[in-house]
Amino acid sequence: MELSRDPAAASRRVVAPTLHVRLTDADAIPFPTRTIERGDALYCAGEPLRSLYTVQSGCFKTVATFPGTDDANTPHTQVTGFHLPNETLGLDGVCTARHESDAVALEASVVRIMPVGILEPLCREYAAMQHELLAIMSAEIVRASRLALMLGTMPARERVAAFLLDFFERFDASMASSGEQATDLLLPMTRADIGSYLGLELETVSRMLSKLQREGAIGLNGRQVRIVDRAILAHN
Amino acid sequence: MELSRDPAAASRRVVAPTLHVRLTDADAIPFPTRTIERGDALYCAGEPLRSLYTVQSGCFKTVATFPGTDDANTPHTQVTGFHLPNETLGLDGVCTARHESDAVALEASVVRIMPVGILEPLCREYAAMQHELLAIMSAEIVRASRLALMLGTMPARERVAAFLLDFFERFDASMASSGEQATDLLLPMTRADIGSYLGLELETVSRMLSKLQREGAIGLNGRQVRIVDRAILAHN
DNA sequence: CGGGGGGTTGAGATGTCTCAAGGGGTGTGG
DNA sequence: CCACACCCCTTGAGACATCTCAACCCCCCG
Repeated sequence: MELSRDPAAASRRVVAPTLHVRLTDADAIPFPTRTIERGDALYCAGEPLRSLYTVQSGCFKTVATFPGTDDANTPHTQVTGFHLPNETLGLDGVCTARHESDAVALEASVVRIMPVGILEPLCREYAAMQHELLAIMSAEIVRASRLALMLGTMPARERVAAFLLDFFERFDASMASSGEQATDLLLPMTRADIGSYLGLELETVSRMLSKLQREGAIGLNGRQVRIVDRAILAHN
Repeated sequence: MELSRDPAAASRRVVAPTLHVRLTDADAIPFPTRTIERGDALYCAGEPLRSLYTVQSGCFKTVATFPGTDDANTPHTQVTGFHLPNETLGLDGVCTARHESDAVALEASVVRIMPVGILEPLCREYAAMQHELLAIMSAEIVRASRLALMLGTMPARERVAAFLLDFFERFDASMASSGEQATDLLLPMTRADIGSYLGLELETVSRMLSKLQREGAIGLNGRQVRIVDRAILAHN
């Protein structure tokens, strides 16, 4: 999710290289698409991995569930990511051939379906595509590591601020329109989703958003958020 | 790093498929090795990515540093992983062609060097190798996500317990000797390393270890740790 | 009109951090 | 061979951030 980095456009590409856009050799492949309604799951944990998905429009959250350390323990659950257009879903399932998390649409969304059975041979044929796929997976590792870093080191206010900066930056990146910077947009997820993602309670998220508003960093109206002062947001 | 799962051997493979062992087609490739002294870095963040490394013996920690959300902020630093024999290092650098973290040897160690310039063509030739590489990268994504999950949802005691279980399990896995279960071993890292990894202060790690000892879950003598009662450790 | 989901805010409980002191080890230089 | 310094670890006590519990609001939908 690529928090805590400046919005330089160049670095953007690191986090969300998309699988088909730069597949110069194989771009014409007619991968099918699928529409997912808000609240529905694109896939669920445990299902066999059939395809990877690139978000075309809309937004998803991925939710991981792990059993407690042992048997009858409280299972832990957490939102592990939000996924905007041009980002790829399903990468965590490659190792076990089963999905490791649920992917749930936060709004009506469209994905491009890339069956793994087709993808691997393709990557063997086209070096650019192979490199692209490896880069995407590597970026996902970095993304997850940064999430861990944030959860391990940042206080609540910083987490929320970093989340907002990251989300806006990624939204900008998902709009092909070069270099635009959105200042005002509607978050597709609840406070509880944000909290789960950031390792905070929803009340804490709400408080921190209110605080950021009081500080003049953002404008707030329910899920409508406007970035007023990036410096204040980023600073500290 | 694959915390919070039972020690079933089958699931083990998910986390540390090794790059060469199962490369049935290309196993004979004479990748060179390199020895790293304790405290020395195998690579540092920002260096161009030349190779991936498989740990042959010893142990490494990877340390990520990120600038604060903004300019002159406190940079955040965290241990993002510990790496035992048969595990692969450097995967996070594939996306940028630069290493994203430092890899530091916790004891004198030997790695197998796999240059990326050789690896990619090889993977295009051998489907098994390609699949293997993808699986390793995917497993790394899962590993990082689980770390994030742990940091986001578990209290200190559980984190430390999960860390110990995971470390012992991985140690067992790194010993080819089938199905052995180590009960007593020497941690190669400091309390501060563990704390950084778990998102805790070193004092908290120390306290939780003492507490686990009082509870009869482990035996403790400095870095020497013995698992006395896995049930207590795992149980909440 | 009633119910439910989402959001905000307050006040007390609590887990972890911070600060501080002290106890081994180990390596080095006198 | 001793003395000292340094690193690592342990433990305590108070500070503080976040969680927990609770009340209330708004809005949408049936």
